[in-house]
Amino acid sequence: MAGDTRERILESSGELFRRQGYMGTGVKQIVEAAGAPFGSLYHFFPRGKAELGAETIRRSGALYGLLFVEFVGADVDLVEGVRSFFAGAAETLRETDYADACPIAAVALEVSSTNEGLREACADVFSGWIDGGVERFALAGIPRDRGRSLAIEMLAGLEGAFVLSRALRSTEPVEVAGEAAAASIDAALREVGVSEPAARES
Amino acid sequence: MAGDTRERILESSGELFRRQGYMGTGVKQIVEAAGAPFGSLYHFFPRGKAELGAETIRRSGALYGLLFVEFVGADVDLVEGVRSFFAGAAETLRETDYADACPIAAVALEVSSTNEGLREACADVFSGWIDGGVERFALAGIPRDRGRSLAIEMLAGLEGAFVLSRALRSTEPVEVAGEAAAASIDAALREVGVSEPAARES
DNA sequence: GTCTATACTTTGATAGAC
DNA sequence: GTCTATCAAAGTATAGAC
Repeated sequence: MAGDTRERILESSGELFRRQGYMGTGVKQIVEAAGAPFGSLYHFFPRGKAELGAETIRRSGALYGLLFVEFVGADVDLVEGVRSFFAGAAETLRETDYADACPIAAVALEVSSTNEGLREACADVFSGWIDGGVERFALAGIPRDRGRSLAIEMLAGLEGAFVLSRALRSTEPVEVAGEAAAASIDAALREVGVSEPAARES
Repeated sequence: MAGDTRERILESSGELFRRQGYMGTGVKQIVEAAGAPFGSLYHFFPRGKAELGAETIRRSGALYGLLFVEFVGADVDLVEGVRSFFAGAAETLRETDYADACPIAAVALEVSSTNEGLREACADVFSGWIDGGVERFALAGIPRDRGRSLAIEMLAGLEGAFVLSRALRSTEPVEVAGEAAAASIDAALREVGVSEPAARES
C-alpha cells in the first residue's frame, strides 16, 4: 500500500530515538532498521533528519498519549487506572531489557538547548499529555487548576522514574513513582469531596 | 598548577554533556571550550571520549550531590531545605535560559541501552544520591525503607520536572515537583510521629 | 611531557541512473 | 517516482615534532 515505507521509517526512527536519542541515531541506521533504501528517507522527508525528527516526535508522542487513554479511560477507576498504567510501564521496561521507556525524553534533553524546532515538537507533545491528564482528572471532579498541578506531578514522576529505572536497570523507581502518583490523585479526589472515587465516575 | 588543564577539560565536558548529552558533544568542542590543545585530551584520558565521559559523569554527579547537601544540610529544617533546593533549581533554569538542569540525565537516557560503562557510571551516581537522601531522611527520624521510597520519589520528581521544564521553557514543573516532594516528606514525618518537624532535628 | 598536524571513519546529504 | 553511488563535512583517534 502507498505510504508504507514512509510509515516504517517513522516507526524505526521512533524506536531508535527512544533508546539512543536523536544525536545517537544515524539516518543510515534508521533506513536499515526500516528495511528501506537510503534514498527513500530524503524522498519522504526532503528536509532530512530534522524534518524526520520533528515528525517522529509528534507521532510517537501522540501514540504514547493514546496508550495512557487506553489504561486510564473514562470508564475505569482513575486511581486504579493510573496504577495499572505505571505497572504496565514497569512491565515494558523488564520485557525490553530497560530500553523502552518514554519515546521522546532522551531527544528532549538533547535538543532543548540546541535545536529550537525539535524542542518545540517535544514541548507540544508534553503540553498535549498534560492537557489530556487535566481533562481526565476533570471527569473525576478535580478542578482544572488543581488537575494541572496533578498532571504535571504525575508526568514528572513518570519521566524521572524512567531515567532512574533505565540507568539502574530496576523497575523500583517506576513502581515507587506509580504509588506516589496514585496517592496524590487519591488525595486530590478526597479534597474535592469524593469519598468513593469510583462512585462519581460510574 | 599541575592538573589544571585536566580539570578544565572535565569542567567543560560536564557543562556540555549537561546541555547536549554525550553523543551530541564532540571532543573538539570540549577542548575548545576548555581552552586546551587537542592532544591534551588524549594525554590525560588515553582511552579517549569514553574514559572522559565516565569520569565526567562521576565528577559532575558528586558535585551535584554536594549541592543537595548544601541546601538540605543536617542543620536546616528538612522540608524547608527541600523546598529551597527545588526553588534554587528553578532559579538556575531561568538564569541559564533553561540549559542547566541535571548534569547526567541527558547522558543517562542516551547511553543506558548502548554503552554499559557509561550506564554503570550513571547508575552509581543515582545510587549515591538516593543513599544520601536516605541518610538525610534518617536523621529526621524516617526509617530507611520508607526513606528509600521517599528519596526515589523526590529524585524522580526532580529529574522528570527537569525534562519538562527544559522542553517547555517554564519553571512550573520544577515548582510543582518541589511542592509535591515537600508534601510527601512532610507526610512521612507525620507518619513517624514528628508533629513539629523541626523539633526532632534542632 | 605538550601540543600540532594528520589519518581514518562515519555522518548527513545529493546527484543522477533507472 | 525509486533507489544506488558518491560527496563534503564532522567525528574520533594517533603519530610525531618540539
